[in-house]
Amino acid sequence: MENQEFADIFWQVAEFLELKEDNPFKIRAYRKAAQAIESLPHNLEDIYAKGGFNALKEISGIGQHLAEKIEEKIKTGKVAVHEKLAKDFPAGFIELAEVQGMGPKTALLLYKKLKIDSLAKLEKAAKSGQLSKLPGFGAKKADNILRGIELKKKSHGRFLLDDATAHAELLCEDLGRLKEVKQLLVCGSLRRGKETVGDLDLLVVSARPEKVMDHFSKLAAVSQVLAKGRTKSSVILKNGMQADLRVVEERAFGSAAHYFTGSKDHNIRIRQLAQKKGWKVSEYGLFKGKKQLAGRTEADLYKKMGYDYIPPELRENRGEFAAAAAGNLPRLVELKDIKGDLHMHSTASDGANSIEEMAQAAKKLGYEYIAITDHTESTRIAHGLTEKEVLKHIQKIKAANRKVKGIEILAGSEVDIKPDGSMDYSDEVLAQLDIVLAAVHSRFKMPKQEMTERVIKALENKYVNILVHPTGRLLNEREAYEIDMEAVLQAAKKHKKMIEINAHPRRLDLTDINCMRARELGIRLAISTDAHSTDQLELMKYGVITARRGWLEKKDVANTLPLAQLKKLL
DNA sequence: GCCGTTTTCGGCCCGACTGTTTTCAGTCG
Repeated sequence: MENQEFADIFWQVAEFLELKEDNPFKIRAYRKAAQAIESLPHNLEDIYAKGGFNALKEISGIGQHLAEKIEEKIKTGKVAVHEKLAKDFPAGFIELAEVQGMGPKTALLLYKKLKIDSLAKLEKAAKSGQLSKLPGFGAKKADNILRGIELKKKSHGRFLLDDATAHAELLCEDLGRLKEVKQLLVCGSLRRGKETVGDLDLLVVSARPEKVMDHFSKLAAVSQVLAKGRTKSSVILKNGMQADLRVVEERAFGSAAHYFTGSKDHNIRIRQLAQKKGWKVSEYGLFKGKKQLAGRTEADLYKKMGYDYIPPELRENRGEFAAAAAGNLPRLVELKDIKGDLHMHSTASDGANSIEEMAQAAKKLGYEYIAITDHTESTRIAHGLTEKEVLKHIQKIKAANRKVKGIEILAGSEVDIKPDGSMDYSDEVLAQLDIVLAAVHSRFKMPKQEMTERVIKALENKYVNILVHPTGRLLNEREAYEIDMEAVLQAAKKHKKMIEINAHPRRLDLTDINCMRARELGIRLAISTDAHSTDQLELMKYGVITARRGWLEKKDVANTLPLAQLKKLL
């Protein structure tokens, strides 16, 4: 059972309890627990199997009662409280409460008064003017709800990091032209480098907020204005993404950046910590009574609170406060530490550029080395190379290596792990390669146990160096295959294998949370782009930010090593 | 429902914008 299944139940119970107007702090406890479960590096079932009921209770945010519910779910497959609550509400209820502009209270009211239990009924009622007749409703509110329904219909969900980055840059360029804008910072989950981004959060310092708001709401990229106030506006962009703008004075820039960067859990935590000192943290600063103690910079804020500066990527309330208090924060790996790229394709399989073109492009990025790692026979769709072909290909790579000066080109291959766990090339062929990547490209729907054994068998092969895109997920497209990641990581540790962080924004695989676990186990990671063209080599930054979210330091990442040491490692 | 070198009971993060029930509840971040 995946952790997400437990978290979803708690999220839903919270929603139901809110609809029932239950104790708001109980609701919060359910949400906190759901959040905690989602950030857990270990599988809940495994935790229970190893440490029993008490191990569950040790998880922060899980107490006696929620631990009982987790145990119940493991033993019976369901949670009675959840089932019972779900019966009290029509199936489409949670969906209704999720419509922007609606909320649980409004959803409850509409269900009681008009028996609205689906999006279709809601839309009909809003269009017919039925809604405006209710007490507390007017024409504007009905319009708002219609807009919310439209938005939900065409919503893409979350956006990939590269896409979100590109849109943020365009907005900044536009906003930056305004002379009233003194400082500009993209905050939110994009700044934290989260694998996908829900909306863009922009922070501006200006003495003329109304000017900035006017300009922002009229930008070419804006399709709808959701809200426009003196210091805060929200718009929907033409690509369907929401963008929020906040304007503050310079003296509050740091605390506003901190507030707007999040995460929500990190913010709540710092506010609680301030409270214990008798202080208060908000977007306007750190206050003792009316006196501002800090706020101009984020660094001041942390320092005054007694913490080292916490980089945005770590702000997920996953132990960063304890580490920052003790001076134990990791020195996170940086893009400039990267000395090479160990996973890319050429025209020999499904890449767009030749070996030499890839090498030249990598050289421009300042790399010392790259590995050309084309596909193998079984991946026919990508024109994988047969054993005979790859032996010739190795010679071509070596020739290119002699020809292109100033960068080492390693002869590699992204070798299929066949369904039985054997490699697509014989050991004799694998032995000829400088570097061997192992990857699953077929039979994604295998049962978890089989898939785990399949991958572990590949890790037992002495020629394999790196397990690449270890879960096979494609964000917004394809779920990860079922695999016992803890067992895979243990096997990687045992056989001294590396694990890839695939930097492509569609993959970002290994995930941040599993990176944290790999680091704990002392496994070496490799950040690679899996580039299929020269321009994709620049996707490295997304892999680095994922590594940073996983608390990784330079020493944890193989391709920060100089060539000689890397070769020794291989 | 969780949690505790101020508490096993009594707290639980902080503020902006909207619409409308003219003083605030609901929603959102």
